[in-house]
Amino acid sequence: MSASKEQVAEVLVGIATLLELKGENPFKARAYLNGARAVEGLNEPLGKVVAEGRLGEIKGIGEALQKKIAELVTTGRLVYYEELKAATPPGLVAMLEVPGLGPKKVKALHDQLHLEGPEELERACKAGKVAGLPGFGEKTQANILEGLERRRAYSSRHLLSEGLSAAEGVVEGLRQHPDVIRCSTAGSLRRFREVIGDIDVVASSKAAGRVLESFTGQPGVLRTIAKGDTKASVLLGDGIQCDLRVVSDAEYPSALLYFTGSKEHNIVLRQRAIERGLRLNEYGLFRSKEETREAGLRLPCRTEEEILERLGLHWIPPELREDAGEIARAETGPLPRLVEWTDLKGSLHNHSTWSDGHQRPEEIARSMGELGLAYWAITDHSKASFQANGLDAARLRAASADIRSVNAQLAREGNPFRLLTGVEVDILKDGTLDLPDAVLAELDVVIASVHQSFTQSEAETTRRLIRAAQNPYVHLLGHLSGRLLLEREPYKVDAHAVIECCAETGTWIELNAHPSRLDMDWRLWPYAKSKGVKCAINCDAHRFEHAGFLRLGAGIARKGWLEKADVVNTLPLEELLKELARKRAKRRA
DNA sequence: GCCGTTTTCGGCCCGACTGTTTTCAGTCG
Repeated sequence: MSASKEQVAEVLVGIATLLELKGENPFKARAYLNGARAVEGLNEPLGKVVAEGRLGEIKGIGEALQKKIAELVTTGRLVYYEELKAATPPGLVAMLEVPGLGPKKVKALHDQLHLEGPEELERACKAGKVAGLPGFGEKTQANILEGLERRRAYSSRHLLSEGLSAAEGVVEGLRQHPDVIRCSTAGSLRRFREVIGDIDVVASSKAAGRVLESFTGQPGVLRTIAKGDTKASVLLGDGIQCDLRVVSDAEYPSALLYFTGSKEHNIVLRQRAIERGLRLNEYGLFRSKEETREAGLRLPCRTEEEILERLGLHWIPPELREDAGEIARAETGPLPRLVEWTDLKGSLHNHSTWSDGHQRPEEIARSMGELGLAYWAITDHSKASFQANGLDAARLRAASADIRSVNAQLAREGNPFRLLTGVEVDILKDGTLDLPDAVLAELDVVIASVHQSFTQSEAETTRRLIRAAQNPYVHLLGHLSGRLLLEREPYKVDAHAVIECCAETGTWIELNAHPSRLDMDWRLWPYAKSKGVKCAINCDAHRFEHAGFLRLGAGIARKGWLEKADVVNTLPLEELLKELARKRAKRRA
């Protein structure tokens, strides 16, 4: 029985949270957080360090943490943590998730009103009891209620990334079932919506009953919500509902088309069928305007593509089926060849241990090179992001020197992979940048992002971003809206005005592929493209595994109608370097 | 709870913002 680095870090973070709620010395709680970070940042297996008695050599881990980590690694449990958890109502931790509520306020609510969870909190707010507490007031009470409301609205929604990973297992399982002929995801997941409600799956079979039986009985199913002759709904372990519909193989293409949607897209398709004296529904494309499933009247279509063809349309990739002009385009000719994630050669926005990333540049270079990528920019935070261990000019130069020495070593080995030096520089409140131009000029890649003062007016934030884009050393703007899906609303900004400024100044815009961001929003990319603004699909990676975000980012870029030529990090290294240099030359001229 | 050429006690990354206050505590990044 042993615990991994991640599990140990999670327990240490958990302890920190509980200590804060208890009202313990905040620095004690921070010591646990530091310990968690130290463990995560370890470059070798934790078990080995423990076995060799070297835990104490790690900065941030003293006597008390050594004992606790050793206990956790050797026994898989930690008595101290379990006792702490048992002494704290679990609802208090849930209350911390309400924006504006931190440990002190939650403790006050618990001590003075004896509230033990979000439900009791809501009742107390509605009864007006919270506003009367010292340190609270009418506004705080209203904000708590709003936060609780949002929490509820979000609770049945999930990030696309979570849906994709949950759906993968389900579809794989079904495809291996002997009675399943064809199987695919459908719905918002297949359309690559950034947030989904549930997972829709369509399968074809001659033995629907057996398929549904196997579906509801698969591992990972928490409970079966409904089960009939042709469809079943289950709740998966991670809280996501998954619906499976089983149809005959002849019905499969129309079922897939129908359940992929969107609803608006379907309405237009159905209208086109009617105009041609046909009828389209989930059972097929029929030679009759009357409601029917009669097989004899069904036009033989083997695939979605054939159905679209009968309706006079070229192929429409699922990501585009939002009734956003795709049908009119498919009428006149083939749709653009959208960017594929395999077109991407690297990521231009990533972090390392120089700020808040988890691996050192050298480790990152080795790992990304092995993935077959050509380059990877290390763009750590600037000093205004204290919480992320942001860099001042001196540390940034040291980081760049580190990166260059890694590149020199790779070159000696004949390894063509290359790290790029860079920074994710904070855009300060007035639109100036957190580092002087002279420092930015030394770097391969400069991303400018907003990390503080989210509550400015739309006009102020717009001016702020425009000013940043006008800086001659800024290559691209990072996560334009600052949104965190299902967590935090975007800040108010006139995105069209910012896009227009980027077009004028030759500044690129990032499509941040972090699952919680997927920012800039896909709805804005067609406009950016029309203005000639280029996109960089970036991982914003803080760990090795985040390289996988490229796939997600490419899907969102497809949803924004982007082609390979619209995305700068599809360029080979030499051409990318030329583009990076060209922009500066142009703007200095 | 951690740390140390300011060293075994007394600090602990910092600044903005909000809503509460009437000079500041709590939260956030």
